[in-house]
Amino acid sequence: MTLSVASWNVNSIKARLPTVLDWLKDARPDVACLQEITTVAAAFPAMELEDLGSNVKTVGQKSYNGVAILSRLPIEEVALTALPGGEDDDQARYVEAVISADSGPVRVASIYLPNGNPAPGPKFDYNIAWRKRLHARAAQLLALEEAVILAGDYNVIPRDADVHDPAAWEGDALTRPESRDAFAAIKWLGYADAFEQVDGRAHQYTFWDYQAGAWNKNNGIRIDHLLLSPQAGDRLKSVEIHSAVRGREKASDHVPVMGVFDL
DNA sequence: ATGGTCGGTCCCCGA
Repeated sequence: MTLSVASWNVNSIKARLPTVLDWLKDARPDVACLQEITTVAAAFPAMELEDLGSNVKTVGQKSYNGVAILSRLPIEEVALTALPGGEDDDQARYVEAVISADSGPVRVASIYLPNGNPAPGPKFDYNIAWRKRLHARAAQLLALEEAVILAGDYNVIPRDADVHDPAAWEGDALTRPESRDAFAAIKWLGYADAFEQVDGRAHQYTFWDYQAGAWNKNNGIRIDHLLLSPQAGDRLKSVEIHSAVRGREKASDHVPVMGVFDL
């Protein structure tokens, strides 16, 4: 059997509901990790989404941030609703659940990393501190030797090949060495970037700004990623960026990225 | 072309 797992920063679930429903019908992901739902869990339109047979777990806050996991398969356990080590951190950016797949449990996280701009400054400091907490959690999870999929908006452009114009992003938090090094450090633990598993792919993007005709000019960046533990990476069949979604009416500025696994 | 666009609200801020 196959298991498809997608990540999508929807930029408000309320503003995006028809668009999200259209995509769910087309793409039929088994698990969808959403970010920037920008609403509290109680106001999340779970009923509409559950009509499609989904189990839903949401971690939200008013107006900002917020993450969710939708699953066609049972959610065995909600493992975490925040990253450990954030006693002063009240931002809704992390949810981790164990899904009952046909092959056994698969652990999935929906992650919305802080943007980090302007950099340097307190927002960048928060970004880097958050990346370190994620690194620590990722290391813990590797020890479980499970299929783990860390899906989300990482707010990092990993390589110059992931941006239309590297010079235009020089100095931005999304390309700063500290951000790139922190992302690479998680990979060095033993996680694979699903997209980069496929050799030779470059200049495929997951985000195009609303401003300045970025979509029409294909001025994009790749910042939404699936990081895979070895037990998940070994089972990866394909991963695709659903870029056509960006061209629809009322589009989010991000598009979904979906991996298909033999799981 | 030093602009441009969204979303959620606080008529500005975050992205």
